[in-house]
Amino acid sequence: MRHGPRSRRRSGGRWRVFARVERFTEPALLLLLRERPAHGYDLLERLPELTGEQRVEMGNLYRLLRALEDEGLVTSEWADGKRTYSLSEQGGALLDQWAEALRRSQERTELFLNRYSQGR
Amino acid sequence: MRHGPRSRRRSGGRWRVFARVERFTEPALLLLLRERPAHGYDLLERLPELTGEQRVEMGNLYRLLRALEDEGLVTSEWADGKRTYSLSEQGGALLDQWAEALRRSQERTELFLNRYSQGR
DNA sequence: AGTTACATGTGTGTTTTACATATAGCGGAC
DNA sequence: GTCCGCTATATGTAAAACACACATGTAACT
Repeated sequence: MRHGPRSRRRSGGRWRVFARVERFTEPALLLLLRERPAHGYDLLERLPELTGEQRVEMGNLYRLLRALEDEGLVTSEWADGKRTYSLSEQGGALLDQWAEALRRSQERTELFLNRYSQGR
Repeated sequence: MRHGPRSRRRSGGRWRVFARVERFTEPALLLLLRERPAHGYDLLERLPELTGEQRVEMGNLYRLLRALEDEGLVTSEWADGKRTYSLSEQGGALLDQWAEALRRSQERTELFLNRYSQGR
């Protein structure tokens, strides 16, 4: 069966230009968890506030959560039929790194946009 | 043979956090070509100014250039053992879309960073 | 009993990026 | 005159990131 980012397609046949930051779900997740512990479905609903996307792929979200836990960046506890995640100290440190990287990304993008505006 | 983003690895074993914009090489390329026509190797040397990376993968760059040409976003002419690319009208329109998308990306990232700073 | 919402996952295809390598001309070092 | 580095353009392919389909179970509501 053929798959593809159908939802990102535009009329012209090319992809919709979204200018997404690579792996942005990860820092978004870490930030939400720093604000308060939460379970997967909860995060699924709150992530779009940060990502700007209509919805986040739940499959990838749960996989990401378990990967983060494997790396010791979040911890989890099972209770009442749901798994509640919390940010670990290491996870907080990674979030700090993400914030710094995103600041540098802002600078690069600003440079780009300034250079773009000059030629208009 | 095992591969991976070795150059992006950090000491801890995790990836280096770079917060790169997806497919950013494309708009960077289009912007450089709007400023003046150029050939692949020239672009290869000038791209890091915009991308912030030390080097751009030349293999993917040449593939991208031909893909853009196939889509009518750039045109090219062969002369003196090198192929010189120019931005087409459609390519300029795509660049405009990228600029708009990058502005929205800036807003999302700013939102993220503000929310991040509040909890510090 | 059937539908919807909550909640957590697996399987797998597609796209993008990273890395290795091939080819060829050209100019200087030796 | 050939070895080396630089310019210049590519192909092949592995790994990572992302999108989509689907499975499973509880609880609520109608």
